[in-house]
Amino acid sequence: MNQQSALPPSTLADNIFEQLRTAIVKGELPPGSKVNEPHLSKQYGISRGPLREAIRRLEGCKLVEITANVGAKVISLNSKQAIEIYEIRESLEGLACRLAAHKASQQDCNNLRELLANHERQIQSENGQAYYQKEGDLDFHYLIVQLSGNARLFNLLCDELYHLLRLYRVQTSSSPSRPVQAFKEHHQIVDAIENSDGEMAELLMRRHIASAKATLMQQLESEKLQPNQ
Amino acid sequence: MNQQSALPPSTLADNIFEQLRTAIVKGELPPGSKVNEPHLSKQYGISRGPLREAIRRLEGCKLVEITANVGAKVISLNSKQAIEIYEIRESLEGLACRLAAHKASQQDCNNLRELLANHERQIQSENGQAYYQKEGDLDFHYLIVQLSGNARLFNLLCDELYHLLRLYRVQTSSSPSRPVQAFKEHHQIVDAIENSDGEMAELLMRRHIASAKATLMQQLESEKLQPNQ
DNA sequence: ACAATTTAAATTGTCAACAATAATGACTTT
DNA sequence: AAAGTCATTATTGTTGACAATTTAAATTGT
Repeated sequence: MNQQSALPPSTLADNIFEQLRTAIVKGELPPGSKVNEPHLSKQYGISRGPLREAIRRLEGCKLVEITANVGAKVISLNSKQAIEIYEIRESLEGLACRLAAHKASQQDCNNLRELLANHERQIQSENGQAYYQKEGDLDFHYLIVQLSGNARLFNLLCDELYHLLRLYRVQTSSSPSRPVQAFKEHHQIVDAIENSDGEMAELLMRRHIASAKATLMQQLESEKLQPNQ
Repeated sequence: MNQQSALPPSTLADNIFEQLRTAIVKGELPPGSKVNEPHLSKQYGISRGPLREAIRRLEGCKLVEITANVGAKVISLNSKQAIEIYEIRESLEGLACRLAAHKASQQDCNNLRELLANHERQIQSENGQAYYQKEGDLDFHYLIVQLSGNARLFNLLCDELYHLLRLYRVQTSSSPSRPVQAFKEHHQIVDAIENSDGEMAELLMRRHIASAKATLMQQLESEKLQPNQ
């Protein structure tokens, strides 16, 4: 699937890093499970050297926790940590929206609209709804962060925090709820960006994510009553 | 200096990581310079294995950039990247202030006041002024992030962004200016926190950092006229 | 003398073996 | 039978050697 276009030369450590990352995010390496070096090195057919380098990169992404002389464990987010991430997201995506509002061209806004239209069509088919809930929402946020023009912000959100969110969703098998409401909010956000109203765009995005956080916290409260772990 | 209190068992890779990080932040490994594995492994008396793991962790902190088959280079922040970092800081420290205002006890506020008082005394002695400009400012921000209670936010700011800022200061040999004004702003921020006024605390902190960013951008503009690189 | 090509050196990527530490299980003791 | 102790096993930490690639230098040709 990604073998054709001239990618830069990659090392074994780079490949194994990405494979492990997707394996973790997809839940194939379950949260809390141990990262066994001999086992993985046999499974992927490489030696432990590049594998250990990959694990150290995963540690940098906060996807595993390493204890000296014990090894790496896939992180398992508790509710407190999930809320912490949402707080950071709220702040950073607000920033992204403000910047995007200042920089986005008309073409950029059209692309955002088109993305939302695609999502809407997918929602109307019942299969699509699951898709939208899973990935489509992140697509929208992804694109806005890109429009912000802040490369480090993009890296922070898209290369680190979003992976953690995906992991948490797999971990709790919770699909982001309230898709219809979220859809309205997305359109309002694009309105603000189209008007170059940075403050409004920031405000709306922060509210948008704060709502998602509130929904999450409600779920957590209800799960406390009937725990399943 | 750090040999006594029961620290957790550390590996060579951990040690070399911290040594390299401080070497980079202090400028001993200059920005843009190559990270030569054979050279460093001889210098620190270890083999290349743990050294490479440490370098991969430095990559995670964004302190070096690795190119496959070429090696690692100490990052060199250009003005655009510095501004990007200030934008993120503005957003995240605003969040930290808001959270801190909600959680800080009276004792916490007293500690903040004491910290500021210490800084004030140090400013009044001429040697201290240089110190305050260099590190004292970060101390204040450091403590507030701690008070926020958001561990991931702390990690993000204190373990990653602040190191990059130190590096940039060394790189441009620019001391943070306007210490007197900054001092007033610090007190206003503590006032807001003491009043549990999260919105105000966030607003003031964002302004505070936005001012620092503006000063930085002015310096950059003036340096464009008489470049020294 | 300059440019291109070839050769040599240095550096990075990878591997397999050894040492040190932690985890497991068997054994003794009460 | 339960708890503690000791030996065994497995895993992590570290090292040095080899292969692959890049960089630097030297050679050749015009």
